[in-house]
Amino acid sequence: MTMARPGGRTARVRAAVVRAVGDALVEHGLAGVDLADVARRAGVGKTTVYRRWGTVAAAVAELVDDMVETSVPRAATGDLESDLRANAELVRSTLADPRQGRLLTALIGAARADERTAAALRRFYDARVREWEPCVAEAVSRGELPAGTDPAEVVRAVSAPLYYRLLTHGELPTEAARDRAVAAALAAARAGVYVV
Amino acid sequence: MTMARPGGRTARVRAAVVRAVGDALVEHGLAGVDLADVARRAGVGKTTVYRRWGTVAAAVAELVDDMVETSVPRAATGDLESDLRANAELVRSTLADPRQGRLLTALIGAARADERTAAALRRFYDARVREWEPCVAEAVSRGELPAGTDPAEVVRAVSAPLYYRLLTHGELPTEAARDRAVAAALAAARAGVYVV
DNA sequence: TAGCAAACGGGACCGTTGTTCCGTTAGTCT
DNA sequence: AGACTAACGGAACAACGGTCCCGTTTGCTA
Repeated sequence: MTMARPGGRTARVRAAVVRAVGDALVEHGLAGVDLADVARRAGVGKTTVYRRWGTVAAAVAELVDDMVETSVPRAATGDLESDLRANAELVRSTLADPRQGRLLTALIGAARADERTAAALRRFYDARVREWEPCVAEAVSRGELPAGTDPAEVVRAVSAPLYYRLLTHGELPTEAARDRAVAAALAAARAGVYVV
Repeated sequence: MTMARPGGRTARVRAAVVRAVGDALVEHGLAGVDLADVARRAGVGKTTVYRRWGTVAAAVAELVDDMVETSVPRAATGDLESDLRANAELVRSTLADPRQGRLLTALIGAARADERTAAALRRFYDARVREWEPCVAEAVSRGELPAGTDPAEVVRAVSAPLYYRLLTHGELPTEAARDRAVAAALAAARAGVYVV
């Protein structure tokens, strides 16, 4: 009988290759990744990698698929500013972390050239935003923000300046930048900019 | 006697190669660029490209160097909101343009892996920001914004959300997003978030 | 306008990536 | 437990990117 074989060796090979793709991305960036090198790093036959993935883009997309699964629980203090700061600090420390930061920026570049990677990355960010939306939604129902405020938009407004500086200027986000991002998102939200 | 030869054939070759690098970036993204292909596109000997640039990174960096030179003059209506909207519209239309948008995002990815490209890209964005700073500075001196407001920070605040959505979600910025970006930057600036 | 050197280009060469073939290993099912 | 088959891996091969050599072009300078 014919069946899928998700367990055992296959899974081990998959994990080793996905990890190796991540390492290669962190070290050389997307342009420096080739599957022969990935196979060597993973301690896996070159043939296997080419058979199962075939292209760098497909392997990278699978890496992002994995990242979507790993969830980081949010803080919920009940105070909007504290919650947004906790979110901003999570983003800041992720971007400032040598491995995570390089990985994310490499993936952002990869997504522009491969639709499957782009779709996976969208799911990744959507999941993060959805995790933090309730903080804002509760603040709206408490009356701290105008009724009709779009919670997702507020959460994204916190991340945007941190990503922007990193991607256009290569600057790792500082604590000051984090606090300014929170203050700006809060001021805009209170002014009703994110009311749908 | 030994001399530099900036004119004539050398300049033509340089221009053709730089253009070809841009085309290749737009089509395949950074990972898909190789100098043999660039030489073919440019109608230039492969040897020439390898001798003068040697690596993809060096050729890309030279492309960005060129982009720094080309300046786009700003509008200055004397009204802060109009000026910021004009700036936002410039950013929006640039990012939404198939060639320019792809090129910029590819360069953002390239900058992470090559310091010379990163430096050139920093100069590029610094020049754009500096071009628009006066609009904000005048608004500050007119008293529309709190004294001590950092003009550059306000200008960057307008761009950030547009770039963020494009890079993380692949969404081309809409007119609505443009206006929201302006409104958010304005609200934050008025609240004194960007006071140094 | 004549000569000279810098820069270009063709072509051969080499190493590495990507492909194919086939034998081996190891989960799965009876 | 034994057999069946999907998946892995080594090895040979092909294709292409990157390097080198040397003759040719081109545009500066006198």
